[in-house]
Amino acid sequence: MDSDRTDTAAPPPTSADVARLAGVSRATVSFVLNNTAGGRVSEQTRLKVRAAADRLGYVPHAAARSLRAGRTGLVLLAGNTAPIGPLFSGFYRELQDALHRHGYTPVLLGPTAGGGDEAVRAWAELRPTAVFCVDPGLTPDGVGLLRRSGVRAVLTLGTSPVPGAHALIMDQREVGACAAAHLLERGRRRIGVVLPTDPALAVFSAPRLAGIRAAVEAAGSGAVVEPLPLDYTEESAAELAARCRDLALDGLFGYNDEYAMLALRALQDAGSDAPHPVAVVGADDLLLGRLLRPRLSSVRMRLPAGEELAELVDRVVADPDAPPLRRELLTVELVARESS
Amino acid sequence: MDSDRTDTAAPPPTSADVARLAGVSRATVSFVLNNTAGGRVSEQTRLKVRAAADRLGYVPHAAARSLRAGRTGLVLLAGNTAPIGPLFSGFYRELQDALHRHGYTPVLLGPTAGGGDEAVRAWAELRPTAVFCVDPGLTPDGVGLLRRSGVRAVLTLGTSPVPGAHALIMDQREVGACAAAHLLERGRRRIGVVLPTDPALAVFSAPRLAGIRAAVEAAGSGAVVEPLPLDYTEESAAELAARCRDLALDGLFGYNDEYAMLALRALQDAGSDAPHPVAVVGADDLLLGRLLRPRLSSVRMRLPAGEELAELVDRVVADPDAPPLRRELLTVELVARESS
DNA sequence: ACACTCACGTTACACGTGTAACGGTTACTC
DNA sequence: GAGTAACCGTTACACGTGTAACGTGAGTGT
Repeated sequence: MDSDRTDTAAPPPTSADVARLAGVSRATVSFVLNNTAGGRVSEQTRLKVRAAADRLGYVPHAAARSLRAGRTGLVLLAGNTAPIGPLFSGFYRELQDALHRHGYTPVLLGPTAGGGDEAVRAWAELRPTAVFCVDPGLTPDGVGLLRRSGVRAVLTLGTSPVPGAHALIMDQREVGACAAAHLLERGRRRIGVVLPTDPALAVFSAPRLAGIRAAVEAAGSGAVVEPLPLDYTEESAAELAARCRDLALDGLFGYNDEYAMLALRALQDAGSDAPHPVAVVGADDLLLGRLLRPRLSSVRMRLPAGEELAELVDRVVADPDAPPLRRELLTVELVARESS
Repeated sequence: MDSDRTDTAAPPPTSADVARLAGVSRATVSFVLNNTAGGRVSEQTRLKVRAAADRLGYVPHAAARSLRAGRTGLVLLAGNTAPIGPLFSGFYRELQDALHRHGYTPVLLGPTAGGGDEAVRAWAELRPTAVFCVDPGLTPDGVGLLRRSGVRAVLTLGTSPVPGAHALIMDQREVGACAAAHLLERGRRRIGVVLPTDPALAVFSAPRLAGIRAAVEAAGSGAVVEPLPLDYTEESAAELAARCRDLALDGLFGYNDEYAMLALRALQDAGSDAPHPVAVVGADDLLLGRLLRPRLSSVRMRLPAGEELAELVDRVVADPDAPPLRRELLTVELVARESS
């Protein structure tokens, strides 16, 4: 960022420039442009000011404004590092729209993470009004840091809550549990679980596996759960299919519809098929899963409307010292098709 | 955003608080914390200041800092409204990382768009150092607005350049042209083009169609191009398959691997198959396309490394008055498989 | 004629930084 | 012992806003 050259560009116009051009004081400009205090200025000068602002192409300086106001409307959506499907990205888009409607400035922050709470410090420097953070990457210390820097609401988005922060729970264990219940009901007792080797996806895959384990345990059916790492390549899928046969598995949860499709195809290429001998279930309910034959069963997930969360943000921001909220967002439902 | 309550939270510590605690002046605090001017302060006071800052959990105020400095390190990545595939999202992630390494603060702005240049004004308020904007949503007026607000570099990311802005071209017409060349070479003369009805995807689909048309024209083979709208539902795909037969098409470009897969499946369900009577080609080269039988041919696209673009940003930011740059990013290549 | 209100603007300060210009010691040089 | 340089720190201002407090002149009621 070596941007130090003598450039001739005129500096952007300030409200003082507008005031000068309109022949009024800067305060008046501010009153007009922000529609403050109803009848303070006459219609005539309002017009003069507006004309001057338009003429100069005046755009207020957000940093100066929020410095003075002591608050930014910023809402950080941070820590989204994992590649996400259409469900979650649609949810994010909706959330951003809704926050915008509520007067906030939603901003997505990529994984600019260094080590430890370095990224969190960078967030705090922006003095956002609220911070959403997806599952890992926020420690209790990080929450404290943010709160002390003036952030009025810290919300975590993920499987498990973080002390001190409001918890928007998307319990991925439910996804696993839902799939497991279905497979057990179908009489399957030797269940393989496809797990992506990509570490960025562990946030989702680990709790899904845990959910399966818990559900199997709870059912007391004596069923076996077998983790099966998969690389998202055809070769890796072929190996996985071989392992399925060696282990005599009769049920398979695919982490994802994509991973499930990969596994199902590999099974078929190896002479197996679904639902016999192996019942296959995915998650996300992608349209593409319905293109395979047999059609892929899947765990469908739903998230609440963004508007609902924006209202929740309003509430927790209005009352920063209230005890941490806890709210379940995710609802799951199994869509049974031919593959199971 | 009604957040006006009397809350008891202590305001975040300022550099003045640190100075007071360390028993020095605010200037000294600034010198120490920014490592400015080598030997200005003794090692001893440095330690005192650092200790005080740590003790208070001091985090500098980005808005105040950049107000004073007259520049923010912000780089806006704006206007990304269309749902994007793994290729583009990977590219974005890399770009963000690289920008971060170069000392910028990359920030993703969702489609908070209102009408006209309203969104652009909102970007200008942030006084970013540079703005990336994907294809639509930036008019020449918008570019001017940004430049006058102090933005040192405006870059468009898409098929066609915008006057006044640097152009990072990802010419989607090439994708269509590549597919068309392949289909023509395979002897196809009646080519259908699957087009998503989702208006958000028109940014990509329209130029891809145009590329096909241009390639067919250039080849002078007298081939026919038939646009086929598709809804991303199985029902819509079935209708599309029927239309394929009615029009006696012998080639099909699928916009996308996903859309191509949908179409291919529908063709098969209707008794057709690929590559005969209809050769099918997609784009994106998704792994999932290789799961179908026949395996899907596809246009593979490549984008440059993010680091390369970050360096480009450095250059254009250093020299804001240089004439607009123009750079092709996209390279395409056909991966022929069994479906064509 | 005086007090009072009303309508319209302005003056003045604060927000939290960075940094140029300016002291005040101490130690060294001639 | 006076000049001076080196070292270490501070004072003072600017960045662009929002807004509370304060005029000011004209109209109005008695």
